[in-house]
Amino acid sequence: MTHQEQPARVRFAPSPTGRFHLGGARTALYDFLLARQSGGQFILRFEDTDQKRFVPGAEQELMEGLRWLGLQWDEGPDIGGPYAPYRQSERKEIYQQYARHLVERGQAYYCFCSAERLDTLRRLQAQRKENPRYDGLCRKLDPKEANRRVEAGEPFVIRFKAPTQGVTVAKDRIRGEISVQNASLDDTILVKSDGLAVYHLAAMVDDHLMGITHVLRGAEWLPTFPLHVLIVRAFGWEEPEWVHLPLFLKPSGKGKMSKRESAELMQDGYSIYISDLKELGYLPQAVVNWMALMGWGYDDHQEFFTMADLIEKFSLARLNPSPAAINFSKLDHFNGLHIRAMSHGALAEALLPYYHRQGFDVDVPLLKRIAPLIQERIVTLDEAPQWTTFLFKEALALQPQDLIGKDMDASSSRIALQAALDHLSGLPAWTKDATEEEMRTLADDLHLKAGQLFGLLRMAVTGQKVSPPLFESMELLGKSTVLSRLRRAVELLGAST
RNA sequence: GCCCCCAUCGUCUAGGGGACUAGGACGUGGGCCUUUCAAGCCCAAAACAGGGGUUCGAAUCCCCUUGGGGGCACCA
Repeated sequence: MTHQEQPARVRFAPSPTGRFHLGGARTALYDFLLARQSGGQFILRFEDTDQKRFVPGAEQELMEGLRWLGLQWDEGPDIGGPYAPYRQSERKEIYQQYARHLVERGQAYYCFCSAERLDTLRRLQAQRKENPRYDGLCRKLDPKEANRRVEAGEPFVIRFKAPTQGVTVAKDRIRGEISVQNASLDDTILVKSDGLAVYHLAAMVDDHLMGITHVLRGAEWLPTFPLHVLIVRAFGWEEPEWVHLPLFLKPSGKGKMSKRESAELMQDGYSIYISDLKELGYLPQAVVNWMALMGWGYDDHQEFFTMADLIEKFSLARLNPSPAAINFSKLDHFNGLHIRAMSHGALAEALLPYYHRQGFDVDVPLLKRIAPLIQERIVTLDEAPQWTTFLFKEALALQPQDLIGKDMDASSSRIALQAALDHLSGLPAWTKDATEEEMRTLADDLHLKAGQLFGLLRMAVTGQKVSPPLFESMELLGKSTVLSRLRRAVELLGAST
């Protein structure tokens, strides 16, 4: 294993304002992989500085989703750690202290402009077709005067004093140097009038204090990237490695997924939300495999990855800069691959909740016997029960016309089923091999193609045109059930002929 | 409008100057196997956005154009 990185301290820092989706999950995955492969730490931090947007239950969903994916964090709001607290709303004073420090050093300033003034300013600028930005009114204030107004209890915010000339060059790990004209920078608010820091300050302070070595985040942060670098430099801190991960686009490739589009996706059996994916019958290892390959590629020869593989082979150097359209049919493919890669025992365990959800009374030992029958046939776990309803039904709802074999009539079908019944009831052993051999011979004797007889039997025994392999199904069903279903089928046909 | 980023088959990608008649995967079409459905195997169609440079040589480096995406809050 090659460690290209020193032990990395990486953080996943979502804001608990909505549901846990693919974009966040992929970031967390890469965070986790980097931490694990370098022998570092994976930290969970909640960025909840905007109490207005806080969504109850969001933190819980985030943590459950991460655990489901197998991304256990080493430090976090729930388990603590050496840099606690890991929730920004509990770190308010820290940010204020650092903001004041910036003001004292002349790198930030108090601003007393009201929200109303800023509103009208923006409107005016829009009218004049100018870019919306702060006009710097309070930047010109004498610091002593500003201090006096603060002490007098006037409401204020703290703004970053952005450079007005020159160029800021910031280095992104994937894209290289990114430069902006400082003249295009705005004096961004660092601390709101409610005393809470905004992301720009809080995240930089925490990343520094928590010893973060690599900042992995979505590319939507690229426009504010120079600002962040400027803030870090204003403090004189060492910069972490910045890694802006490519955005996920909707399947059409036309832009980011909207809330409404996300909801509509569910109707097609897909979702960008992690907790939905679980409900829909996707395996966490398949979701991980799929996500890992959106924005990162290994080589020509491998596409199937376990978490252990990914930990070994992931590298920042192979990250891709361009946005990726989400491809759900590839998720289906990976889910199938991972389902087939599971042991029967593991698959049985995974299947259990989906059977219970449908009201089927099963346990793991039974599912372990069912598993091989459906393993190659299901794309998602939730499809499994419908493949095997015939195992649990008391009686099959069959009509005589269902029981007519291909190129056969009611009479010949009845004769064939009766013969099958006779032969099967006399069989000493009830195994897949024994019944199959017996029925193949019977087909010959009746001058039927194997497919004709088997199709007929399939219908009589499972009530389904499409089912798992016939003889395996019969073995699982048990001799007496199979015989009684055959008897019933013969009766049904008898009544109609 | 302004700023930033991106650009290889429909999609995800390999490719980091000659090994490229551009490779793989998903999906699509066809075939084989076969008791249904799958799985598996084989085959096929399918791309370097355009234009300038640099170079003996460009998918690979530079520039422009075009296209796409993202951002412009006392949100994150």
